[in-house]
Amino acid sequence: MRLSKKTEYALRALIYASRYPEGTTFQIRDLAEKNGIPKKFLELILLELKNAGILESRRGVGGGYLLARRPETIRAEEIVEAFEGPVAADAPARGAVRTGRGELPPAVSRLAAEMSGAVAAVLSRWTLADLVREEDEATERRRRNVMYFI
Amino acid sequence: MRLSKKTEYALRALIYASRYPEGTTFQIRDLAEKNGIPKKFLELILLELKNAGILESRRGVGGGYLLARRPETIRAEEIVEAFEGPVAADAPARGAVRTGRGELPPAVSRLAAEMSGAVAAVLSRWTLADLVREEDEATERRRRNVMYFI
DNA sequence: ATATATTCTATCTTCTTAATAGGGTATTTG
DNA sequence: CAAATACCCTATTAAGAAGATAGAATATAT
Repeated sequence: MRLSKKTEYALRALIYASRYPEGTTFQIRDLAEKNGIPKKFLELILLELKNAGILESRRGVGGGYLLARRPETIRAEEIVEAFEGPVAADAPARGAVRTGRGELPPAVSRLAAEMSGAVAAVLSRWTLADLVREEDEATERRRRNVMYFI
Repeated sequence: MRLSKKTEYALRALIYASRYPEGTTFQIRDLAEKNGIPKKFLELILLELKNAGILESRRGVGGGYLLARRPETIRAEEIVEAFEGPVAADAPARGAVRTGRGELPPAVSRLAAEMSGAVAAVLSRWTLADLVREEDEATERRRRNVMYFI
């Protein structure tokens, strides 16, 4: 059970992107520095997010990236699938074990399908807006805890 | 979303082991040949299953492996965890993304926890006995289909 | 023109997985 | 006891994916 660094960086980038007012851009450099993500690596990731229809870009002076849609309409499933491949119950995974295909014993195939189905269910009900809210609430919880102990 | 070859082979081996009457052993060689699994690789896997308390072994002439417990009492969770590491919602994963630890933004951590929690739920309700039944039913379905089309 | 910022393609490094190798140890049987 | 059997243990190798870096190309605003 693991998510790649790419997926992790993508999620962080998109939460970051959600902080910017609709229609305004942010730059790779800022995002990379503020989040401790290797800049050149991040370039590739944002490009993939753009190709997935999640981000838009403006080139040249004053350019940068921005969300292609509102956070409420961006499902975690799209984000994760852009980097991990299809997650849905009947879709083949990228790795060794493919669900639904005959190369595996049916029982193993079925178990794999159940597992990826469960993950897909989670990913399809979380949106980017939910993640941002979760992040904000965690920050608030931390702030309050610090107050208590000073 | 992927299971390692080790996990796949382990599941196949345990389904195979379940076919043997309680108390009787099977040999690595047979299991490897009948399932097309590299023998030396399989040795390592069975050893891990033994250390996980899922298999028992008898050395020497007439020895081999056998299930340590009845298939109804062996949860898929144990099997998968023996090779993929902890899956539970609050346990840290082996890979880059750890749930519950502070190195990640809370929102990403939370999402990872939801995902692994969903998988853990599936794995804790499937037993080895269920997998064997699933395998048998699939074989039966296939047999009937063949009849129809001849 | 020039500065800015994304885009593209290639490469490199590191780590994990999958597999192999070779001897060691326990146990049964004649 | 000797020999055959079958698991036990540790190390190494090979291949591929993931993570990261490099450098130049292209588009755009001023």
